[in-house]
Amino acid sequence: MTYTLMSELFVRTLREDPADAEVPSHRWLTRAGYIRRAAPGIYSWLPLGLKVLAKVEAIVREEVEAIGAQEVHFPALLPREPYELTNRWTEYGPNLFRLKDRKGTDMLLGPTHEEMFTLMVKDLYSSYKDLPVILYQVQTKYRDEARPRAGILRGREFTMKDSYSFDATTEGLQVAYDKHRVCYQKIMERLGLEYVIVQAMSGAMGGSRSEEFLAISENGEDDFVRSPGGYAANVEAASIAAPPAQDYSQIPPAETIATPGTATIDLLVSFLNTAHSREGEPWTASDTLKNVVYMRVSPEGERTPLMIGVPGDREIDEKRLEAALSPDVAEPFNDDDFEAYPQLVKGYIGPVKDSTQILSGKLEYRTDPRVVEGSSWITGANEKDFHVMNLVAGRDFTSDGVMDVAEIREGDLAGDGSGPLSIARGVEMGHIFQLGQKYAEALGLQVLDENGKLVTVTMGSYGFGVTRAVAMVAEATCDDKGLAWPRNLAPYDVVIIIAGKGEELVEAASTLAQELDEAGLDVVLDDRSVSPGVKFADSELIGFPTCVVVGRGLADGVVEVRDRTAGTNRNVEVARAVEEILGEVRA
RNA sequence: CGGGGCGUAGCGUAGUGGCUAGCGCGCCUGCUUUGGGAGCAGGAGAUCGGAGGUUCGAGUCCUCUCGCCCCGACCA
Repeated sequence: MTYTLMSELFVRTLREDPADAEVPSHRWLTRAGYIRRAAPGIYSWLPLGLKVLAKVEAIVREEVEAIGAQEVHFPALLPREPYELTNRWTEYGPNLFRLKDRKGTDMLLGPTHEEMFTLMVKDLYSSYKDLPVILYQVQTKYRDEARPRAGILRGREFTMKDSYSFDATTEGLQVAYDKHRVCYQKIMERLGLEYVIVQAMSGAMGGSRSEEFLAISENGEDDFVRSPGGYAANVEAASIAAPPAQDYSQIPPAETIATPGTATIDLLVSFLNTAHSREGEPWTASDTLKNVVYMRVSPEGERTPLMIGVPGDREIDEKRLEAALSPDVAEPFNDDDFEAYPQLVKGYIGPVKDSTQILSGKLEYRTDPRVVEGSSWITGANEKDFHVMNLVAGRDFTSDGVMDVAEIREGDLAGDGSGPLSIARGVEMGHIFQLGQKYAEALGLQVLDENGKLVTVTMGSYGFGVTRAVAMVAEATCDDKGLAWPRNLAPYDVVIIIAGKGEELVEAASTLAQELDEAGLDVVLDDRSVSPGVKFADSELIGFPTCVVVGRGLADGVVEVRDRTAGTNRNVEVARAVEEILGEVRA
């Protein structure tokens, strides 16, 4: 080991922003010479970038090893069969990179490796005594995203740490899951990323437990909500609070009223305020109940109508709906469907006709959490140009249960009573997932239990985006001059700049570089024969955490020590420089 | 896949149908310069994304095509 000469380092910084880089991480990593685009969503790593990547990998490895995971390594180039057995060869669709070998055999580039891990454990283990076991790899993953974006933040090729737990019992799975949860918290802390753990799937549908670790960032692509009381969830998985049941003893009976030409909520509300104006406060869209119909389609292709009632001022959030229905999907209710269900009159759909519930049993009717017992609504009468007033939930109609799929707004109350929600954006850094037995079943991973009976192994999968972490740290720490790495992730600990002419400067700087190197630091000596301004600018752009300037101060026996992140600088006696710098770096 | 933008030297860009496609950065040679992206002089580097068409003449106009970026759809 010896120190690196800047004049020999394989890097070229760019003085101007690359035209195709929008987000800060992409822009700075390109300008500072860490990465180069090879193809859309596919990047080459230069020496500086590779060093940072390796440091992130090292942290991830340390923390994962600390919970007892053992590293293995699978190919990125995989055969088709295992993915055929779990149906993912089909399910993954166009997101899978597929190719054929010379014999015409189907191959793929692994988007994720559940199958391979499962088969590996099946190959080696056959007793409950072998379990639990946690295996992991750090691997290049391939996903042919429809739209790669934001440079390294969402690429088609990326490095991911993925681990998998194998247990004979669900209790065991829970232990492995909790271990990873703590492990990922430690990793996020060591990376210095501000993060939030969010519920990733709706528990209402009985989905497996799954949480995402989101690095909070304006440039994120995942919306999440959080409350002052600590609730946090993906928008898809978030639940909002139901107001308390209301006393409806004073509400008059439901009444059908003529509302000509009011097929939209807006038209209805302005009609009401003209023809049925209310003392005190005008009618608003939130007084109406909007009923939206879909065709619910099961994986087997079975189509059944689904009607969802939400307050008229809310839209249904398609993503939330999709998450709530999964694995079923919702299709729009088309004209043929309306013909098949003449009870439903487009623009005037409601849960009742003539104050009598007619839809029960004919279609599934779900309501928003705000439609509580005793709440009173104006809604469609299932007859063109007619609506019903004073229709009280629980008195005049019932639903087949709550479906919380309306759009979420800032200030909505969290479902767990922890207060008003705020909406923010994040980048998914890690995802921990209780898989259960899906893959073990599909691939026949069973072990004998203590009674000699075959039991299917229970699995968890835990992914962490390594390349993405590099981008996120860059993003979180950069400023208007460039990158500013935290010390534990920087490609080098120190850059020494020779600022000025003279053999004595070169000599002093070289000696210092040598001594710091021998003390165990990674050192770059900027020996280039360019003007000092270039060296300062480059050192700030590249983001060396500490910069030592050997220049005019040398005549007085001092060098200048700069801290990139803090933006501070101070003079240090040459004789004490090594000690001082070591202290700073190791602080 | 829908919407928008853009393809001119390694990077960033200018370029009303008309002379040899211009500029900045970077690169090479020489001299000077050395604490905030130096100066002077000389130089290399572009089949203007591709194909076809219109025209005496196309980077510029027309048609087709390929590619890239952004927003959305999509996305363990």
